[in-house]
Amino acid sequence: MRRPHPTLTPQELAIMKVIWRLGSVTVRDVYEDLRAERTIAYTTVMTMMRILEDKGYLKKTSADRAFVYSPAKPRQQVVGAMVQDFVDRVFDGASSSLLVHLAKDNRLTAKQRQAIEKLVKELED
Amino acid sequence: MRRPHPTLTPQELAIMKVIWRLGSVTVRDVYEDLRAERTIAYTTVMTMMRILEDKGYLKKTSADRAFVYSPAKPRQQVVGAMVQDFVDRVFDGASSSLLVHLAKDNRLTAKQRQAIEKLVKELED
DNA sequence: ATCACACTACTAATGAAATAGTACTAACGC
DNA sequence: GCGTTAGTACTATTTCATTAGTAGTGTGAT
Repeated sequence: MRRPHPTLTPQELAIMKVIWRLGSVTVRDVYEDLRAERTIAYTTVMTMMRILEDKGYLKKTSADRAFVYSPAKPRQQVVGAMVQDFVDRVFDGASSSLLVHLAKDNRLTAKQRQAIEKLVKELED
Repeated sequence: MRRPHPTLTPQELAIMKVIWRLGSVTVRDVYEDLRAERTIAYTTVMTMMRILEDKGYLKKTSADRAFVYSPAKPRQQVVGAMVQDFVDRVFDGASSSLLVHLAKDNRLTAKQRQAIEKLVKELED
């Protein structure tokens, strides 16, 4: 019935972001990093990392005491798939529609927003 | 523990897209529209629309026989929030990082991709 | 008036995502 | 050698998203 998430779920992404930043990590490394932001159990992180391994996002090698995990796919590829999924789902594949919204982001300067708007017009040609 | 979805879930979005397209609708209108694509129960659509009303995305007026639902928030605003959530979650708020990925979308022409890349450089200044 | 039909309200079931506990194992320090 | 600590495997639980069923109500047609 309900389809499993086609890319990374929010929590899976949070964990992958830590790992992409740190490179090769143990469960403990990720656990410590996440705990700086919020409370989470060690075993929760472990479970998530096992799932990520099952899904092919992580590979592990048995080193010394604990397993060492590292990304199995480059960040660009995974995030690119997430962008694609988002554009398809929300904008039916029309990237330019997404740009229109980015142009409204008020964390950008007026100048930057104008540059994006200019680009949108160009893409429509 | 688990946080509810901050914006629209995939199925909620699918329904809102129909309603934004059709304007004011009954449950049946949406049901018929969705059924053209896939099998779904009438009551399923009704439940989703009730949830969307609870969440403040739809308002209903009692007309004739069935309720008539219409969008409570403009499409631009809702989709804009989804974009913001996505950019925050995936790119820590950096819109330009998103642009880099859009520039790789091979549904665009080489010319369009170059234009986006040019914009990315401008944004970084 | 009553039957059929459409709609609603309420409730239920299922599945996935997220969180975490418990029992077991291995290594390290002393 | 043995206890303490860190790690793992397995399992359980909870919540949210999604899907749908059932009973009840009201209206229109005949």
